[in-house]
Amino acid sequence: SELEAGSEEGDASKREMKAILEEKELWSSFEELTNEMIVTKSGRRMFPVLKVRVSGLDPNAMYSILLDFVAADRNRWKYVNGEWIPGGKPEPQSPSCVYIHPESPNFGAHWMKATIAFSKVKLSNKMNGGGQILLNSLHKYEPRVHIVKVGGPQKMISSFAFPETKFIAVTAYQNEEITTLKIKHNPFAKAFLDAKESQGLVFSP
Amino acid sequence: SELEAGSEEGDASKREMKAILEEKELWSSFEELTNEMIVTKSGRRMFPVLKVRVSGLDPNAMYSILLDFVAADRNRWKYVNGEWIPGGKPEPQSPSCVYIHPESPNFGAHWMKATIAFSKVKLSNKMNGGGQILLNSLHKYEPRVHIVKVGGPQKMISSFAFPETKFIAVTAYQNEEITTLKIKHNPFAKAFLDAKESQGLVFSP
DNA sequence: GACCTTCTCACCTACGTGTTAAGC
DNA sequence: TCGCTTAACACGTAGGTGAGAAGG
Repeated sequence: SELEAGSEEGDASKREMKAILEEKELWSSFEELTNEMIVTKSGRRMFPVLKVRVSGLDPNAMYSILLDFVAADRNRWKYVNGEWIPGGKPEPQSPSCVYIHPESPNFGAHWMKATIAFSKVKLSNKMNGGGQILLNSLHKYEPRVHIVKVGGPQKMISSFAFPETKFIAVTAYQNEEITTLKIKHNPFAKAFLDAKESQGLVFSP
Repeated sequence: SELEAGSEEGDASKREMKAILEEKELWSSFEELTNEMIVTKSGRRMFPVLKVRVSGLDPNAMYSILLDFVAADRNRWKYVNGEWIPGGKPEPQSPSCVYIHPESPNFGAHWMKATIAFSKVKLSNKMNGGGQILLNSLHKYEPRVHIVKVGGPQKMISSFAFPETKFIAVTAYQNEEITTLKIKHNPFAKAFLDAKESQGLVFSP
């Protein structure tokens, strides 16, 4: 039965590896088009979902995992004739608020045992008290993850940025290829996938 | 503006106090009838939901909050002619598995800042690996909450039982007054409330 | 047969999507 | 006008109810 348990773990590991590769390809296909994320007053989830794996933590120490969004530049962007162009006048950028992963705080062992998904973070263009992250519409951002040791005297922080997950915050999609790609992969947009498929507008590579 | 903030906190506190009293009355009305909780293979949520408030913790220390179910006696119960009667032969009872509140572990400050609800615990009559709690159908249980200090050397545990939340685990409701009360207060049973109301079978006191 | 359990079902809650038209 | 934002909407996902028939 130990052997069985071992092979089950192996399968789980293979499945996770495959899922990670698929996620990476998904982000890449959005990055190629210049990714966009909707922001709304009440907050909109990200798609794709940002997922990270961590290792090297002390299994018995306590950590919180944080997410914020770094302004990639000081420009306001504009979608003109099918491409994004930076606006003329740079504007001052304040750092975004920080989103605390809802499983925080937790043991190093917990964070290391599975992929950590930020599926519930909500992006907003208005500040309204909830757990939403305030972003400036039509500005470009790069997600960044922080690992903070808590509960003890040491306040060590490690930070990691993910360039392939950069996006421009928008109140409505500008590039319709982005819209199509979102509809194709986000299960919550299935209604629109069905509509497009019946018109023959979605193909697989 | 400090005054405004103060009065907002006061309103929030009043709302919470009212909610707590309503919860207590809800549990009491089920207790009077002898409460029943459905158990299924895949696990069934409790209704009403067990909610507790805690105080006196060290705000900066780390705790996990646990829930288990103590066998109230060694009998198997039977619903005959509108009342629950204990079976003849006492049986050995093993303690139930423990449910870890999903916000665990967390700071004392976190646990004390709001009511803690066990809304997601699932009761089952089969063991199947998930986070469900295994109970024996037709046996009586009393919910019990544990506060465990974690992350440090001290392993202090405090335990609290809640006699008014005792119930008999069942695979189908026996007392139809229990069914009516569940339908009346559980939003997820709204379909059946509508049906009963259109027949004039549900009245308010 | 009597009792208990299991499964499928219709009907909800709750909320995540892009669309569309209206607003500014 | 034009560009951007908002709110209502239809249509999904995801999953929590007891009812009722079927199974053991």
